[in-house]
Amino acid sequence: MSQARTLNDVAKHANVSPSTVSRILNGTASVSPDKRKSVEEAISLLGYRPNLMAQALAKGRSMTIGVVTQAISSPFYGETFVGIEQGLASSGYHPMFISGHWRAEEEREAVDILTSRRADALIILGGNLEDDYLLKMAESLPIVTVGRTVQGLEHQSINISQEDGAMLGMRHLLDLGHRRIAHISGPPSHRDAIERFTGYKNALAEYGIAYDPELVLEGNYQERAGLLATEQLLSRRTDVTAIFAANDQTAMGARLAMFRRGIRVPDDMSLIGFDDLFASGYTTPPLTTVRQPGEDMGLAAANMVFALLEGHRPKPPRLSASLIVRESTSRLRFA
Amino acid sequence: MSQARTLNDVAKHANVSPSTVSRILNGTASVSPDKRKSVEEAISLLGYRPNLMAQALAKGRSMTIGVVTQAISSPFYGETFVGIEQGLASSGYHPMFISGHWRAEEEREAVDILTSRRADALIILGGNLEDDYLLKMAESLPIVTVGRTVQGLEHQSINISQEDGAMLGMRHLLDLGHRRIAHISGPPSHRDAIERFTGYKNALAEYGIAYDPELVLEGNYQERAGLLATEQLLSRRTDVTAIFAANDQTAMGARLAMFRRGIRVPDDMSLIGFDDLFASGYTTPPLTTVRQPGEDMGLAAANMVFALLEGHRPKPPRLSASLIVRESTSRLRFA
DNA sequence: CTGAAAGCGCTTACAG
DNA sequence: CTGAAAGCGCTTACAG
Repeated sequence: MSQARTLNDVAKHANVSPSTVSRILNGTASVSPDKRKSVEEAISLLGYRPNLMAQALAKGRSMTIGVVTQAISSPFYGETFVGIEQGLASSGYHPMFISGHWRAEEEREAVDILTSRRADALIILGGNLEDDYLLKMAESLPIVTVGRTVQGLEHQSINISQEDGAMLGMRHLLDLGHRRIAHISGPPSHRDAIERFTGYKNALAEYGIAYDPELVLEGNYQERAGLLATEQLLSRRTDVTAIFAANDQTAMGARLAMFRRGIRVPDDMSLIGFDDLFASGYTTPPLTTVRQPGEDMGLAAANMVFALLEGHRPKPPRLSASLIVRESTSRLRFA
Repeated sequence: MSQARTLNDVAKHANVSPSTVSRILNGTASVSPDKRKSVEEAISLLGYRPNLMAQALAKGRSMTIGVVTQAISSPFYGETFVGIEQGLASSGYHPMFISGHWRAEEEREAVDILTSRRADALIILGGNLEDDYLLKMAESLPIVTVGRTVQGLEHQSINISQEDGAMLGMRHLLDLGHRRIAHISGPPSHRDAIERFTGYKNALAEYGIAYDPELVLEGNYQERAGLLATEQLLSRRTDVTAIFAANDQTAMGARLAMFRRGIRVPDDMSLIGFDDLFASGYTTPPLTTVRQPGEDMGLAAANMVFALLEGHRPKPPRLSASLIVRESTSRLRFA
């Protein structure tokens, strides 16, 4: 193990004081050209790299933005990660992702890990942390939430209306003539899952269609649950002509269940998802879905963090869901 | 912003020296029960959380494991991330992911960021960093590579034989009677893509089939390239009965191209992928593929890091590819 | 078992 | 423009 060089090594080598080296490194004061030159030479000669831990301690800034995510391999959050990465790029700040797996307790641990590391700000992606907890945190640390808006922290929240998104998808189905539309929900404990379900019911009401509880099945945002729910649905109802899945992963499971029964999509049944995962453009048939701009949300979160860090009040951009019509939905053939 | 409490605050509150508090925190010496008690009370009373930055500086250990990945939203690496997370869980170490996007320069930046932060070890996932560079790094820092094995660093590399994996997939196709098998490659600059291609050719040779360059198309591991390559292939050859895609994402693109042309899978054409992404079990039809145990590889990497950190020579487990037969391949109907 | 002191590698008033 | 000194919040020999 070769010893890492220190600021002091550089100073000695360049015959200046550590202070001067520090000032050059930070561009924090003007320095005579010749000293600057010899310092720069010493730096490259020694291959010096500042110790971020020491800097963090001295400056009181760790240059890390903690992001508590739910699953590091989630296809939806993955797009948000990319947005955060890009938003933070070349700012000197770097994200540190810790997974909470939708369990409030684990999420609190994630927050503890991040605050122990003195993250300069936190980005909270969805999850089940209580509003009160978040509100309290926000008093001592810049935090922005993504995919949920906290009462009293609206300007630090970036979100779309899940309900509006769901209505967008439902109206599409309704306008195509579908009336018996099933819904496979997300986890009943998830805010956004509830909102999407609400959108489903509202759209039905808007079109004057009676809500039929037998048509809604509980899922959990995972493919397998979509598959199981659809099997169950198909075995007890034969009049359903379309399914509104709570997210694309659920839709994939539903798609497979239909495939197994020889039900053609969209000829025999229409299917619509939510999120617009990258992969959804490559399913067969390509999936019609409600797009949630995950990457833009991540980007916005990064920018809001910057605003907070500079003491400004962030201005969350107005982002919204949009309908992406592909090939898994079609006009009802025979009513 | 409420001030974060320090070790000193706790010490004063408990009427002991900072040293004692530190020792209690680290379990580094036995302390009288009453002092321990009052210290613990002070800690919870003040809500004290140790400053990891300060600890890192004092101990010379940051407790972070740097992982240079290529894309934070990659479905394949995502599984490896999960393995790393799990492997590191409750060890006190935490991963920090930085993306290199398969560009050596960016990857080197990622390494610099991580060493500046004094990562205690590095996990390198694939990528294009030069062997020499990695070898040099390894002299001063514990590093383990995943998905590539570096000459002279074999016991710090965890990998499967991509070539063997490809042969597994090809033999499956060959045994089903297929003879005109196309290959859509990964990026020609990727080690693993080259190995998979080699496996393709070797399998052909093994079965005494002449290699036909017109049957191999260049891809880049992305869906879109798989789609385009397949369109190209289908427009110039009508005798192909199976496609071996360099990875599952490529296979998805190929699948869509076939769908567009009304080619049934596997009735008209067989399709096989590589990786076994989680989503591949939910495509229509579910995809036959060569499984690469991404999560196990991540887990193994974490364990190898521990070994290195403890000064042991890591023993990489023997992991290998396996064939997952699902429904996208079938016996050749008519020859 | 416990404390005072020095040190980890930086930064930043404070002087000049 | 530049240096000496103190400090960031811990840890860890060194004494006792």
